[in-house]
Amino acid sequence: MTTYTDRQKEIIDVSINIIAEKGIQQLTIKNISKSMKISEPAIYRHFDGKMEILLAILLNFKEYGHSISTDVTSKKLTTIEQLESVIMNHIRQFTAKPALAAVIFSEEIFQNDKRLAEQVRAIMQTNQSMIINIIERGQQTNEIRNDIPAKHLSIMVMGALRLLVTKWRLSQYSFNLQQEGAELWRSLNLLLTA
Amino acid sequence: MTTYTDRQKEIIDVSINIIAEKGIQQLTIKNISKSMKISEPAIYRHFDGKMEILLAILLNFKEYGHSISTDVTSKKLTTIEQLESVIMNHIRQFTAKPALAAVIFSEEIFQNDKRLAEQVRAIMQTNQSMIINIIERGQQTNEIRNDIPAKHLSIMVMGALRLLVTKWRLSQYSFNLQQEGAELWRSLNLLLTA
Amino acid sequence: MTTYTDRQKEIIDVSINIIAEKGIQQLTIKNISKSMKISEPAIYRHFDGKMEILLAILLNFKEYGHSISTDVTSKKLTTIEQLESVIMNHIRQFTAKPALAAVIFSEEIFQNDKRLAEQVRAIMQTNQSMIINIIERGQQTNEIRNDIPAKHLSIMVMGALRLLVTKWRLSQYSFNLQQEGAELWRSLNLLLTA
Amino acid sequence: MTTYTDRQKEIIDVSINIIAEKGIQQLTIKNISKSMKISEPAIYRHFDGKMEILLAILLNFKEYGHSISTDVTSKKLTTIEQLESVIMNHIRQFTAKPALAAVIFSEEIFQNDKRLAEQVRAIMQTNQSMIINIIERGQQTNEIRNDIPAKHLSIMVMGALRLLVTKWRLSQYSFNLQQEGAELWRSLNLLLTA
DNA sequence: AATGAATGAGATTTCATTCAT
DNA sequence: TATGAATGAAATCTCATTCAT
Repeated sequence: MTTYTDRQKEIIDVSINIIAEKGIQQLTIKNISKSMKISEPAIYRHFDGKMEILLAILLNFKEYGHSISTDVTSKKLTTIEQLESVIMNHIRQFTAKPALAAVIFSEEIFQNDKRLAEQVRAIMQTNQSMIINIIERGQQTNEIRNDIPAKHLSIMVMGALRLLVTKWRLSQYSFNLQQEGAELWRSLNLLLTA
Repeated sequence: MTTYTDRQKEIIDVSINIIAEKGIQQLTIKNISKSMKISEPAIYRHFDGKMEILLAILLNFKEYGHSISTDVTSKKLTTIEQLESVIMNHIRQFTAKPALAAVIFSEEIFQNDKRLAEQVRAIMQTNQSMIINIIERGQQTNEIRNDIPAKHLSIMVMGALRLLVTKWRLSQYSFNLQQEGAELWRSLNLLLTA
Repeated sequence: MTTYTDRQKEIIDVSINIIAEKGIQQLTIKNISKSMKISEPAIYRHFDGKMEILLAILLNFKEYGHSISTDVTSKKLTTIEQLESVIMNHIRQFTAKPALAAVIFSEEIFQNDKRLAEQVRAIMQTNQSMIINIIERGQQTNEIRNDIPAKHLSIMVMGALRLLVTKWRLSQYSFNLQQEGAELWRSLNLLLTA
Repeated sequence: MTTYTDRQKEIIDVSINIIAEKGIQQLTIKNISKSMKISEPAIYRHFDGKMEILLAILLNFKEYGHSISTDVTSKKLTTIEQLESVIMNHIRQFTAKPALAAVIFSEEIFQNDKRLAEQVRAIMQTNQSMIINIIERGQQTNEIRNDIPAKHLSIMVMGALRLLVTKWRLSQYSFNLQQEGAELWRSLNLLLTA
């Protein structure tokens, strides 16, 4: 479990915001330092280089996903409730910090570099495993329909969530994600339990 | 309907390939010209600048999406068959030209610039309208279940497709997209008609 | 006496206009050809290169100055009338074709190149000689005051004219040059004959 | 009152020299940096871009003109002595730093850009106002002849000075400006007081 | 921990010019 | 006489990074 200094956390945060607002191409050391009102060389006190910052952003997401996962499965909930919790947790996070949405579902951003791409793949894998796991348990207890493989159901659930968030972002956050998310979940619920 | 010269088409094609293989950041005039074995200034004979190339890539997608759409709706098919056709057409295209997949679902790439972002939004809107339209007609004829809004069903269908393709790409095309796509469609079919 | 084809004259004319409107830095082969609605290589049919065009512009001025000179001295006029004629002729020309004013008094434009700079110097020398010559004859006939060297009087007359035209141009031709020129000449006349 | 760092002053100085020696077209970032024996990007530490350098050159002239003006009018001098002082001051400056002459009277150089052109116009306006002001006071005290408008006298004085300096420069500084300037002033003096 | 100054590499773009047709 | 395509050279500017302080 990597821990970061306050300054490092600040850099990660500022970087996510820059990516969200202006795109990856504008994530430059100059822009980071300008946002933080410090000089450019100062950044190198805290990270060895730009790549390390990007890696830190990804590790940040990894641990955040992990925390949601353990949080959910520790409680005594039905599998449907667990799914709902995971999805609505995510949506709450995005609403609170839209910048997150711009980065977390934009794997393309990190395809530049082997190490980053591998991290991205790992994170996605982890998230999907968690969802599949919940769904499979639901299918065992007949809470969730059995006629469709858990893998496909997870693709639909995650895919729908991702697309909703992407549309929200591309629309420049012009609709109420929390509300639309809740409605989408209701529909997903219907599908899963039919 | 914009038409392009052969050289322009070549530039668009090469650019899509570069984005797919090395990411947007490597889409430089130098890399394009290197791929085409011409000099950098030569590119400017054919496009006014990099922005115009990116716009051309997007317009390319727009017309390609449009052609699939008109193609499908002109034939006498059930709405389910129409959906299947749209989805499997897309998947066939991606299989034939994986570079396409890397760009077409990566809206983030174009968020850099106002004009590009607007194009992306428009394309997405068009595609979604087409899907919703088919689903709504299916609901009217009771081919497709009525208890879930067409909008949500379209998000699930498109979202699932997008996510499958993204995973395929992140896995470096390590599975058979055509086959997995067909299986996913079978599951989607079950959901829609239940 | 160099003669130019119609196409060459057109190129010279268009070039003078470009310099006047957008400055020397915008006098590019591309801009010339765009103004003439022909292709860039077509220019090279008519001139060996950009330098030759600039030289032609200067030679144009040379002959134009020469023609004014011979025109004036051939007529039977007092020296004061000759000076007036020269000055008002110039001013009429500038009013008719403001672009001329932007180039003819802007020697700096041509300092780039040895050959051009030499031409500029020669033209200036010729013009000054003509004025000095008229003034000296006026001093011999006591039409023009004798207490000041002809050289200095010529500098004042030409200097004042140049400055007036420069101000007219910098003001974006916002005053009536013809009228202000006539008034200035009246004052010059007073000074010369006092 | 803008103040510049030493490095900025150095850049301004070097730039004026380049313009004087090789013309505006050779005022490139590369040439500036070469003259200063630093790298090209280093220039951008000190100025945001080439335009800012050109603006700084102009502001430099503005304040320099202002300083001459206040310097002169503060002393107890007749108006003729004031004019002499202004003119000879300018000439001394040019003799000491010929590069200045190449830029200060070459408004054409800056016509490229709106902002620069406006600065040039303002500077010229200021200088002329100062001269007219002195002359008008001279006319009120009958030191300077009253039969010619101050505006015209100022055009003659400034025009003559400008033309002399221009000739000096075009002749590659081949005559003694200080001496010829003093002689020209004597003639101007005669004209003004006649 | 932070900064001012600097740099090598490289990006986009413009320019004058050439060549095959 | 004209053009479409191309190019070497060079201009402006950005970027990640280093170093002395």
